[in-house]
This record gives sequence, C-alpha cells and structure tokens, in this order.
Amino acid sequence: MNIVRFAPSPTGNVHIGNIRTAIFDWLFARKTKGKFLLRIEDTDKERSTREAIDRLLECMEWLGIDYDDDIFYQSSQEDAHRDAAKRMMEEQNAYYPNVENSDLPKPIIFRIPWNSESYQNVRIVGNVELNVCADKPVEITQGGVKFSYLNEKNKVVENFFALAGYRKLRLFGSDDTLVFEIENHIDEVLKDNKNFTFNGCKKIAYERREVFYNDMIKGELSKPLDSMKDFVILRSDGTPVFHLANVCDDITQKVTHIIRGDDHVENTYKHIFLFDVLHYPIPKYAHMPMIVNQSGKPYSKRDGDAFVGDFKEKGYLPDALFNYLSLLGWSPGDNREKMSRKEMIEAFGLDRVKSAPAQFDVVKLQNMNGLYMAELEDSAFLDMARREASKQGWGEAVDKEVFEKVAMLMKTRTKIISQVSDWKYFFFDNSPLFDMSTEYNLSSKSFPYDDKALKKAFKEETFIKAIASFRDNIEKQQQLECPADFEAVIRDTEKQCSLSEGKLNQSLRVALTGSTSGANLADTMFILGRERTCARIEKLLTIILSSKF
RNA sequence: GUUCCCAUCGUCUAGAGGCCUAGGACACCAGGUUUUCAUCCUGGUAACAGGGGUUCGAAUCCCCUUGGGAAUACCA
Repeated sequence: MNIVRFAPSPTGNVHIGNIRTAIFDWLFARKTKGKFLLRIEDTDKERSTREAIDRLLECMEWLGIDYDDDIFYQSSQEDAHRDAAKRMMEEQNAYYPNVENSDLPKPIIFRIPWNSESYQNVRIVGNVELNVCADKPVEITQGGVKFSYLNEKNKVVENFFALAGYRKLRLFGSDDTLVFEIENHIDEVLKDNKNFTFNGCKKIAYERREVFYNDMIKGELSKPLDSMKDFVILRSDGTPVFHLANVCDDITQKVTHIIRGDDHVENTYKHIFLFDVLHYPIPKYAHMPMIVNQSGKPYSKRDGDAFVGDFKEKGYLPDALFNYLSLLGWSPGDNREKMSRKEMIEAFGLDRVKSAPAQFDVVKLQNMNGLYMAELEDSAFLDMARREASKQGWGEAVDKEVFEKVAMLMKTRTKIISQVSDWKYFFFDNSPLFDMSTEYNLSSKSFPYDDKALKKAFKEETFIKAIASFRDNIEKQQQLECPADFEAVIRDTEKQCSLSEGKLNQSLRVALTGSTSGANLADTMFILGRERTCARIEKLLTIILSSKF
C-alpha cells in the first residue's frame, strides 16, 4: 500500500504553496487507495506554536483534506532520532567534528559514505583532473577535501566538499611527482581522525561519482558527490536537525512515496544516504513545481496574501480553491477545468504534473469561485450574502425581503461573495455622482459610473432624448406592479423614439446602475421603483447636459 | 563562487517527431444582447526565449546562449 505524508512545520501560517503540496499528496493517496498521513514537524521549538497547528488543521478541514491515522508529532520522536544518530556513530557513518576547544558539547555529523560502490544510487561518472593553486594548501580531514583552483575566469575558487567525493584521489607536486594517494591512507582519516596538509601541490586527480535517483515528476536527477558536504544531524544540544528527523519519521511511518516541493530536491540526495545507512529502502520521490506570486517570485510565509485562512476569510469557497490549486502544475490532459473531487481523484497522476513553476492568478481563481457559487443552494447563497453585507456594515440597514430578491437576481453573476458590495445601488442612492441627499455615509461608494460605459451608452444624442422620454413615460404610467410593466414601458419608448427593440437597454442600465452588466433590467427597475428610477435618470441627465462626462 | 532545476499566448495549460495554419480556460479588446434571459452570446488580439544541429519533417530530440529559480545552516 502506498503511504504518503504531508509534513508541515508549524512555524507560521500555511500558505497556498504548502497546501497545494498537501492537495497533491492527498489526491495521490486517494487515487491509489493508499494512506495520507499528517506529520507535524515541530522540532524547532523556538518557532513552532500551537496556534499555527490549530490554524493548519482548520485550513485542512475547511478544504476537505482529511488524513488517515492520528496526527504524528515529530517532537514525540526525539529518542528515536537520537538512537538513530547513535547507531550511525557506532557504524562509523557519523562523527564528531575536530574542534580546538574540546570542552564544548559537539554536534554529530553525518558522513557521506566513503564506501558506496555497492550503493544502487551511486555511480562513477569519470575522472577529474584539476590544477590547484600551489600557493594554497590542500587539506584532507574527516570533513572532506579542501583546496583552491583557478576557474575559467581565472578567479581563485576555494573548494571544500565531502571525502566521499574524492575516491582515488591523488596529489601531484610541482614536478609532477605523486605526493599522496588517498586510498592508502583512508583508514587513518576515517578511523584515527588524522589530518593531512600539503603545500605546493600543482594537480589533483580523482574519480568523480554521483548520487542519482528517478524522480516521478522530474525524471532522472543526479548530483556529483564532490559537490556535497557532510552535514550535522544532531545539534550540540542533542536535538535532531531536519534531515535526521524527517528521514527517521518516514521510516517509522513506513512512507513509500515522498511528494513535496521542488525546494527539497537538494535534500533528497542527502536523504538517500540516510535511508541507506539506516537500512531502509529508499522511497519513491516526486518533486512538485513551486507556486510563484503575481510578481513571479516564490511565495514565502511572509506573503500575507498567501495564507490559506485569508481565502476563507475573503469568502472563497473551499471547493473552488481546491480545484484551482490542483490545476497549478497539473491538468487532467483534456480540456476539463471545473472538476469534482471524484473526477480529480480519477484523473490524477504524478506523470501529468509539470516541472515548471506556476504563477498564482487570483482573477482566474475568482472565476473558478464563480462557477462554484452558481451551484450553491439558494438558501446557502443568501446566508453568505447576508453575512457579507453585515460584515461590510450595511446589511442591517436594508429591507430583508428586498435583499433576498436582489440576492436571487445576482446569484449567478457573483464570482466572489465580497461582490455583494456591488449590490448597493439597489438600496442606496448616494454616491459622489448621485448625491440624492439620503443619509448614507458608508465608506465605499454605492455605484460610481463606469466611464467607458457612460460614453458608449450616450454617444448618440438619440439615447439622451430616449431616456428622458422614458422617464416621462414612467412618471405617467399608472400600472407599475410587476417587472413586465416596466418592460412594456421600455418597449413603448423604443417605438416612440424609432429605436429597434432592445436598443435602449444598455443606456438605461448605465443610467440606473452605473454599470453595463447586472441583473435583468426590468427586474432591476421593479426593485428600484418608480421614484428612484425617475430620480436616477433625472440626475444622469443633469450630469450629461452639464457636460460632466 | 559551486551544484542542480526550469522555459508554449499577459496568466494557467494541451502538446510523447507528421494530426499544429499550435487547441482550451481566465484576462483583454470589439460588437451584440426584445423574444424562452443568463455559469450572457458572438467575434478578435495574443505564444513555441534566441542560435545552432539531428531528421524528408522539430514546439517536441541534442548542444550552446540568454533569462528565471532552488540548494549550498547546529532553519524546516
């Protein structure tokens, strides 16, 4: 059975990059009928908080990302981590660093294994010869090989990488004589902790090897061993560092597939050795592309906008966010975009995940959200709208029944619930342009005109005259008891002004709402009523005739 | 500095050597929206980063360049 895990560290707010990783892990687990485990990596006690954990859990629940088994807290595993480090020491896969002042507590450092020709993930790639700077010493210690060489730009580059990167290392003096052969002295370095320093060396030669693995998303990836360093696994205070804890826990939790962000590929090369040394088969790896923000930069926890909870706060629907995020770096391969969980699970596969980073686009998210909004039950939508209007500070001020009517009219064209602020033109007449003297001092405007729409709608004088006639007709009209009555007046006015049917719609809409899109015009007028309809037209005429636009 | 990764419209993407005059979605622009009325409709602009190969044929394979990103911690 496949076992995957989502392993966030609760040191801040979960951002969309994190949660997108969780989504892919979850999708993979559900698709393959495996397990999706949640592990909280709280070993950084300074920065981990209970609050962050609670918020994370809340976000996951909101998005419907359910996990199997109990939550696994990494902090509960410290003994296991220390044991593992101890075992590595015993098996000489780890060591204490050489330091002058030996009274201080020492960390434990993991050694990239010297003897790794039997490792399935290590291979020889060729022989290397480098001209070293003779005026700089070549040092060989437990920690690795240190020397300096001249790069292509003739700059001195200092090199210090793990011992394991230098199998068959040979050092040559200025007269090309062999001064040192590492294979003859390796036990002295490894076991007796002996150091070698050579001055005046001219050339260094060794066999280059590399670690490699097959990434389920990115294909075969590799890294030369002479670009890797030994690394600390247990701090001098006895606490485990990320690499150790992470790998130990994956072993404890029997994780089979590690699906995580791109920023971990480099760690993978280290972890492969750790798994090996701990005698555990290397899991399958899949590294997902990062999500970048509007300016094309990677999201960090500092990006306030990216906190998942904020999307909830702003009124996004969880299914919409989930759906949108799943489409960042993955696609089902056909033209489907809006998909149910079931469809996504069925279509999901790591082989279809891209390896290029994806930019987060709020506008498209909003559109996706609108698709989900339209599917909401009327009552659920109404509840959301009421809450939102209250939150915006005007919900209590309006008639409940009218509000309900408006909500039903606007439901299918609401992309995100905060757009209920656009409905204010149904209720209020005050705005910079529409100063109808009502007491209305809310911070946001009720309905400023769309300038472009205004110009377009009244480009021709006919329309100015026509809406004036319409106002006259409405004032005269006895029967105005349903939207159809308004509709009839619109049609009559069109005839009267020799306009073809429907031609007057746009101008009237702009006059009444300030915008080119909205609910059905007659419905809108019916809700506004005779008085306000006339008053708005009157006001607009004043504006136009005084050439304010 | 070193190592590694990435590159199709503004954005998300389709693309497995010939179905590509490069498809879809969002955004944008232009029109239209009386009827049975909205997840409004119709149309349009817009991309294979550049240069070399390989091949009868390249968005697709190889190399180089450029540009972006990551890692290089006693953070995770």
